[in-house]
Amino acid sequence: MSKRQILVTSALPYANGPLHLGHLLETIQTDIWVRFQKLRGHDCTYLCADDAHGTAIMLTAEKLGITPEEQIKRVQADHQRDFDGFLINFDNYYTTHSPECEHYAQEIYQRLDANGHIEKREITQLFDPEKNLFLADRYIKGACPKCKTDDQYGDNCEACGATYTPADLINPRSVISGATPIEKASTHYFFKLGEFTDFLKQWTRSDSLQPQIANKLGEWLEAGLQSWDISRDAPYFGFEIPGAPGKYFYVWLDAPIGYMASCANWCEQNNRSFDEFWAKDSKAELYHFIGKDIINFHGLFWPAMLESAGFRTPTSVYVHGFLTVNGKKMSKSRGTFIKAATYLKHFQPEYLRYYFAAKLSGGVDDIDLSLEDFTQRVNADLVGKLVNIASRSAKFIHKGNDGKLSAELHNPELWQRVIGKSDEIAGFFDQREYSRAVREIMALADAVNEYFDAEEPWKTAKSEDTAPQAVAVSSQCVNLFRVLMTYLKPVVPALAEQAEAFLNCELRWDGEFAPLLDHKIEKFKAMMTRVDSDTVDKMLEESREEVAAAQQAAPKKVAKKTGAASAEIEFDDFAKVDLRIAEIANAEYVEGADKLLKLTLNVGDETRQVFSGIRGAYEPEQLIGKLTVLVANLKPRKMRFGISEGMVLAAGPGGKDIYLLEPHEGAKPGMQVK
RNA sequence: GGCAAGGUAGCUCAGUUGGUUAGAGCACAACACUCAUAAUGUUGGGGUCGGCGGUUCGAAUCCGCCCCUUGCUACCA
Repeated sequence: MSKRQILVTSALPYANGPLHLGHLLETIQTDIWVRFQKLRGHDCTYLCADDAHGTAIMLTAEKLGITPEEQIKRVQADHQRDFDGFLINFDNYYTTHSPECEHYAQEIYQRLDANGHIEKREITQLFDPEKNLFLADRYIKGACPKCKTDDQYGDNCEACGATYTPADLINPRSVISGATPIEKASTHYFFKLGEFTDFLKQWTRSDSLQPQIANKLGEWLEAGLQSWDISRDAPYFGFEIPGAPGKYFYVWLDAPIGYMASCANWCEQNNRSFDEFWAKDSKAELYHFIGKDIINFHGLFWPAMLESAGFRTPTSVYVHGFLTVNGKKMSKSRGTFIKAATYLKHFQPEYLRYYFAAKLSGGVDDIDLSLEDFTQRVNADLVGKLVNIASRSAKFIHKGNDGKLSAELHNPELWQRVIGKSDEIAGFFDQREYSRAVREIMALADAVNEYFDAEEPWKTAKSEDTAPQAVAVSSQCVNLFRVLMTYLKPVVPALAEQAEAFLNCELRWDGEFAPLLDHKIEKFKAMMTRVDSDTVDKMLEESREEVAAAQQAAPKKVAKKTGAASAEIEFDDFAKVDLRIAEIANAEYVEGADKLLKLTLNVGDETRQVFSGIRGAYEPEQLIGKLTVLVANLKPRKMRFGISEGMVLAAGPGGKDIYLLEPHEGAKPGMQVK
């Protein structure tokens, strides 16, 4: 077996939130593959990093009142803790907010530019005049131009499915500040992807891409490639573009460069050569494990950038599907949006590693985590079948032969059958057909249990003359257990470690298997406990609670809660609210509404119409002529009965207990309240 | 709407280039065993292989239409 030199990456998690089980599907898939390659004796290096730039991170930091640097540091610490918890064995976990990443981002950009692959163009975008920030589609909300449903994002309507540009929205507003966006022009930098069409057509067909992915990329290539906008205007958390003050690299430009940065950083620490991996003529293999949502970045932009900049391109991009839980998209309200940390509070990592392995193939199909199946599968396969082999054999060896395995194999045919599967199973792991590998391994475990059952060592152990037979059969089973655990070692490394302690022997898979003969083993200790379905319920319950808690922490909800201490605000925040004294010029019932009164308010030099939900507490006649307080700059709200232009202030829980605010004598309509 | 991937036993999934009565594991039932973390073994029930039509001596498998799920993509009256 010739030694391969392999570089492997998982997609970089975004440094803006905690990891959930969807992230783990990918890192577990990758980690199993890397552990397998290492176990087979190859020179395999596993790199990852946090993706640490972009508007979202900047805004989160601002909201938390910390610097973006502090924010990404916190998140990265959490990410690394969670990955460790799942036994993800990175050779290096770095960050895109690093000198290495800046260096390569600039170098690649400069080479693209020198090659004539960068163009500048003025584009017009919506701009938040209060925050001085250009707004991506998801930061703009407004009413759908087609069906008028309010509160829709800038690209499409959830209610009627219409698509449009943010400029088409009715009453558009910035999600960040609430301000009405204006159109503003700015020069952007583009990567001329279209010039790589022929190169990409070749690249996508010439290598080992999954056929579904090659087809998908082919579709895009046929449709024609647009230039890719790689710049963002200040303020932006990222790297400034050389020679372009105030312009920053779009986060997706430096994200894949983070793979290189992590590699450079690792090479530096381990005295390895960066060029060996990334130079145009590199002999090393390079694989990116990614989800199907980011195929375009890894299958088009990234290889084209590398090609232009004179680096090697990936050997392949391995794409997996999404994770669903109990057959549906992960849902916060169902509690199936399970964070990595939440899982780890209840379960050991290897249950999930095994379950994912049992379901993963080399394809791009979605994987379902069916929690009932998860419980049964793990208990039946790992505990009931595999570990049980050691558990039921060990006693006879200690009782009958002082813990020493017999001097020869009792059933060489069965031994041959099990070790004879080595290449096939290894092939499945290499092809990322983990489910096939697991199926084979468990079929062999079944065969071992059948053998043990047929030989009935618990009976032969009882009489003097047949006692050696019990030892021989048990020794055979322990030897087979060892081979099976070796096959499964990439999937369940900690369990394999316990098996190694029990067997007094390292589990290796880099050569031929030889049986352990006349070999002392340790007393058997329970290696793995069963999954308890009550614990599954607890985990779901906790996930639901976490979501509920997070929602309460959101400012909107806190403000609604009576009695609860609201988050502190600055004076400026308060000053945004324009409160005015208003005279209730008229009040009347609203036809068809049983809670509303329609108020006509005199606010000095103007008149406002406000719908207020106070009918349960007031008759219209009681109110006419009274003074109260109006929120004058509240965004007008379209209601079934007309437009409500503001709100009046009242206290109380509702129903009959509503108490309208009334100023002391002397206040005049239109006066500002401050 | 277009494109792609799916739809096989209660659950999770295999089914190679069409070829005998469609498979596995789990779950379920009966029996056996009692060494083992109530683990294991044997036997059994359970499927018009999304629907309809076609090609063929023969279709889960090939073709057409339709339905459902997921993803990507585009909106014109």
